[in-house]
Amino acid sequence: MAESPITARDKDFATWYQDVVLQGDMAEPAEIVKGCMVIKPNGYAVWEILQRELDTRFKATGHQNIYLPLLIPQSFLKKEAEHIEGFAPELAVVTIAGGKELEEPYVIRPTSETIVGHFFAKWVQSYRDLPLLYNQWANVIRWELRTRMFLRTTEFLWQEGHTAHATHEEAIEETLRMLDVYAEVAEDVMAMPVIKGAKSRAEKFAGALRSFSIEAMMQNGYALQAGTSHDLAQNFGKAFDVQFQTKEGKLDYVWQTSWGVSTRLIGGLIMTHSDDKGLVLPPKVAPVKAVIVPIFRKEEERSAVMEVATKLARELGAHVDTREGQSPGAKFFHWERRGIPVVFELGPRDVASGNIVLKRRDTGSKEVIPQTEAAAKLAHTLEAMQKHLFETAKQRRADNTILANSIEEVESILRDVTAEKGGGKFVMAHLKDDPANDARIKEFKASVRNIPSVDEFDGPGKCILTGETVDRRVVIAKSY
RNA sequence: CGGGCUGUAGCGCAGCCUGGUAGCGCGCUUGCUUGGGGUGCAAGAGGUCCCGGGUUCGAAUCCCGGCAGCCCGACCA
Repeated sequence: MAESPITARDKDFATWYQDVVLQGDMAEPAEIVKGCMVIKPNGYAVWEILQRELDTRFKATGHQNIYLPLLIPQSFLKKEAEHIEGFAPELAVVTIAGGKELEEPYVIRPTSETIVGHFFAKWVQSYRDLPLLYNQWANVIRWELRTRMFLRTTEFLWQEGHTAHATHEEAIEETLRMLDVYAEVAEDVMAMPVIKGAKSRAEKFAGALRSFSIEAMMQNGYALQAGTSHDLAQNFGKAFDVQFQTKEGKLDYVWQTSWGVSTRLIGGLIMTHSDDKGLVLPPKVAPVKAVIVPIFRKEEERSAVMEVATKLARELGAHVDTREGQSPGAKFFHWERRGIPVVFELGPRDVASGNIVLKRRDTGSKEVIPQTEAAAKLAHTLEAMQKHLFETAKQRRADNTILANSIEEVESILRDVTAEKGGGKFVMAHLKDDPANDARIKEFKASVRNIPSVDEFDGPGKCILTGETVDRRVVIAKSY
């Protein structure tokens, strides 16, 4: 290929993104067929790392993994009115099985609150059975009108936590605790800064009392809801009759929560860090952190270089690119496109001098270092890179966040923003949490992303639509 | 469901307007060469030109009808 298929960011952000994800000889994380995604080894390895990071945190907070059925009797979904109303348009339904029409169709799970409700009702009798702290790793199907690789696919992989508690306070605590876990993984592992906050009433999960989200800003200024956590109150408890006897001997319904993140995180990762050369992976999510590219001409050089390369690879935990018939230049490109954080170059000159060349993916800087210091330098570089990627993303978000004090201001900032041109913004404005106000914002093809848990701005102010005093600014942005 | 675009080798595309032997780049195979940022050369393999019909001596090309995919919008993790 004569040139990088990825040219300029401003060419078209959507195209740029697709190029990074799809380009045949580039990162190859995935392909798409009829809205359904095939995740290839490179992409799945990243998912496995995210799974591990999340799962250890779930376990550390007392959760256990379970597995629930893919097919849910349709009647289950109908038990919670708001839930079925919210999900009905995107359900895939199985009406024929075993060659004949079913008396009651199955729904392919779009999420598992209903079947969880059904089983919680069987499993809970007493306050002594509570809390139930479960998590499921699964796939779900949502028949969306438009798919976008990793960000919105018909089928996606996710984890969904489902818990039941004796009191609302405890459930709220759980909801916020898991939101914190998501924010921690997003920021500390993925180097993707997020804003924690409550969804507006108009944007909350169908069936929840309150929903919370972490919102990240992509490189084009669009928002991405990267994780959600819901306070389901007693809505599902009542719909599925999940009752228990309290310490005082009275009957009460359980207070439930649910929370999830999906393979969408991978899309967020790509859209946060990657550049025109391809994928950029923060070290903590890179399946391979360092690669050594050996360089040699003659046979005696080859054996000398390979000997040192093999020894260093063991010390560094690096992969040696031993492929025959590929020039070093071709190999550098190969790993660069795949987002490998550090590539070492090792040739006869280095073997003679006891040095090695270290190149980092994010800044592109190259440095000659003594082989004896390679391990320490690698560890240091990976750490610096992780931090640098996070700071860069955070700075970009700060640069693209604007305070607005009137609806006209909000409109003028958002009006001409499109996904192709880029240039989205987070607009911070005082806005009362009322579906009517959300509707006004929708006119600008934007939405209230969330009401931040932590106010980083100027505290209370007058709602730009109703004039009522609200206690902080909300995030308004175009989103994926 | 609206609007736009595209279906030609594994991938990316040209050819179509103006009908006349199926092409290019990358990738792949073999050999030599090369190697500090996509080595170079040579020889190869690889096709239902989306499908159906029509016009014509002759259709990838023109006409009609299908189908599929992509992008944009409405819906959403």
